[in-house]
Amino acid sequence: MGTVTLKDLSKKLDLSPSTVSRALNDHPAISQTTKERVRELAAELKYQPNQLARGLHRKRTQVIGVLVPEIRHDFFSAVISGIEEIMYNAGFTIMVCQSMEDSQREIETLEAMLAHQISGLLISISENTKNNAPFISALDRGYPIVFFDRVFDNLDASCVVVDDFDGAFQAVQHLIQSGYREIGYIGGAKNLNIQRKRLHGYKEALKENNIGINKDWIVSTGLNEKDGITGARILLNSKKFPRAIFCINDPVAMGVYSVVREKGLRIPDDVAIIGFTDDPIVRLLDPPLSTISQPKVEMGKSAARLLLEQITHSEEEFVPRVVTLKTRLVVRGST
Amino acid sequence: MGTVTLKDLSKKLDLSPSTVSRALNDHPAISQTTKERVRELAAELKYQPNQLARGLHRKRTQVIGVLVPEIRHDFFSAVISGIEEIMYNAGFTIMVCQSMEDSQREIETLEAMLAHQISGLLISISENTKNNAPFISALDRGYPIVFFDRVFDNLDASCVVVDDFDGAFQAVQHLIQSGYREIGYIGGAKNLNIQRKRLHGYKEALKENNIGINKDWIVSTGLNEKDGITGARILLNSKKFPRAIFCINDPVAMGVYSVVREKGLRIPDDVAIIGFTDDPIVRLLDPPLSTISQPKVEMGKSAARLLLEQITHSEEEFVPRVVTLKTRLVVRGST
DNA sequence: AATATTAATGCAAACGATTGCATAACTTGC
DNA sequence: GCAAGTTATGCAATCGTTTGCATTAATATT
Repeated sequence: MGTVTLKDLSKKLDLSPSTVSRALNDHPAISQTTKERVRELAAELKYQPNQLARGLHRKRTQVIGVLVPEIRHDFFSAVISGIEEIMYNAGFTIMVCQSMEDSQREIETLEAMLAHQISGLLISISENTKNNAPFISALDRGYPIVFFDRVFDNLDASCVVVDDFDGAFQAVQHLIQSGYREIGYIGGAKNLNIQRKRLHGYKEALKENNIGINKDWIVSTGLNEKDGITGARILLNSKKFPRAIFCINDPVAMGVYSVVREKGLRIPDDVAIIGFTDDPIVRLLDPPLSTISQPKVEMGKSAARLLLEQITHSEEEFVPRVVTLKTRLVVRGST
Repeated sequence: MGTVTLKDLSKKLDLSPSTVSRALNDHPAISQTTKERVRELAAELKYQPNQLARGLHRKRTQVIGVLVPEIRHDFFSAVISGIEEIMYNAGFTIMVCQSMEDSQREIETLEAMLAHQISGLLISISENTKNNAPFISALDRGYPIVFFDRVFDNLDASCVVVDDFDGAFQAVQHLIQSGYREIGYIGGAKNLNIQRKRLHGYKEALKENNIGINKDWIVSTGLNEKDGITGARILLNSKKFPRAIFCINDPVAMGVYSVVREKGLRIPDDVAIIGFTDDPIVRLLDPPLSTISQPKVEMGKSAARLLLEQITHSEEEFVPRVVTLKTRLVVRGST
């Protein structure tokens, strides 16, 4: 019963475990006939090498850690599926954990994964993570890490992002070209790279078109639908409210939709709205949401490829790389 | 540099590795003072026990495998997040893989996970998986497995499902009570439990209301949107087509929507439609889709709890359990 | 005071695979 | 026919923890 080990094979074949191991790993010093005998029995008994034993020796397993804020977000589950696809083809298995936007849990989970001797790590940091020390420590201990989407920008590590600045710029430029000049912004999570970049894109687009920046029209609440609701209430309750709103992401935009409707306003006649991400759901909103589409699955694949490169090329003269993917403006009924 | 091991600690403390190990595991034979010294240094050096070494000895790691057809489905990502939540709190990490609806890949992935000495497995089988032998083999080798949603019904293992029969029955009953008597069914994947159960529920509801079953109105294409399109074409191109359609799941229902629209028909005036699952997206369809709502996150949590029970209670006198969760009829504009 | 009991620690094997080094059995060369 | 070389295999240590058993030291028992 139980699982069959190298020793089991070696006994039945009357060989030493080392020979069996080498035979299975196609070592040149083993004779062809022995290799065949070994392989045959291994196949027959469905021998599977114990990955823990192998990993203990190699000091690394064929496992990659993936740490995201919440699995249950179309964005992240899409990225994860891209990661899994690439990793599966490279012979790796992925360990997936969520931080639930909690920095403490993020660090614990990070360490737990490292303790499993994973070969590398793919991370999108939580909303309120400020301290990059735990990540630096992991990098220092030699664990390859690739960050994606939500990244630190003061950290010398590989990462995959979309051109947030450009995406935001395009979004606002589109609003301006559609005739809007009074444009608000709802975002959040100030320490997050995407917040800074997207806000920056918003501001630059206004500047470039000689539109003054109205501080009251920039609100910072958060990244979820409820934050969109809070933000929209702030914006739309003021006497002179903006006629168009650029939202940091689609969930926030959805929150704005409900406030707009609640106030009896019409989209886009009274208020135009544009989001960021292109969740599959937003094309079904009424009216369908214009947004900046991100290549989610592709982001996962890129990050995975980057990590694989980093793992195989070992550390000698490794230089962190930043991959920036293009976004795409999708114009629908909300603008 | 690198990671700090038990031996490192033992040297610095001038103790044997065994004593250090016992101190950290709170073994009664170790003196209080020693325990404190050890713990202090361990905390200072951020010692993390190597899970591979520990797992090699214990013959099991604190890792649970999760195998689903596709991560990128709202249904599965919701279930996974439920699983992760429970497992995280129980001190387990999850390894997530997708079969991509490919039986061959499913088996390989299954074995790969087992080779990592996982403590247990949560599986939802792929669309075209017929052979349960690999799963039986895994169970025989002592790996606890809990199946969810898509399960084998000729396999003596624990599983978590929704009451598919009842959900389907309710759905069709609702159509009948709304005045429809000509009701079609679109489903697929004949060897899948959910297909059989839901189809059975459909038939029984008709019987109970003395409505004859029209074989032409039962089509079996598959589980995705494109299968819904194919199925709807078959149904709606016949001279006498049904006035209401019960779909095996929401993606299929969405496919039906597009065919209905393409034909210039109106929902629900010309054709009523009801789905199964309650993907977040379907409430935004025009008209919003009536459907049978499944407790997705709860299903993940239940399955996880069931597995944990099974793991801790070891095998002596273990009896497989089936947990059946209730569905809920959600009436919206499509019926 | 000698022995039994208890408490605290260390030794060494084990988990299963890998790998440097040694060894055995054969060739080959001269 | 013997040294040198080649080929195929085995031995034993290693990876980092855990754990049964032995050992030592300290305390209790009579």
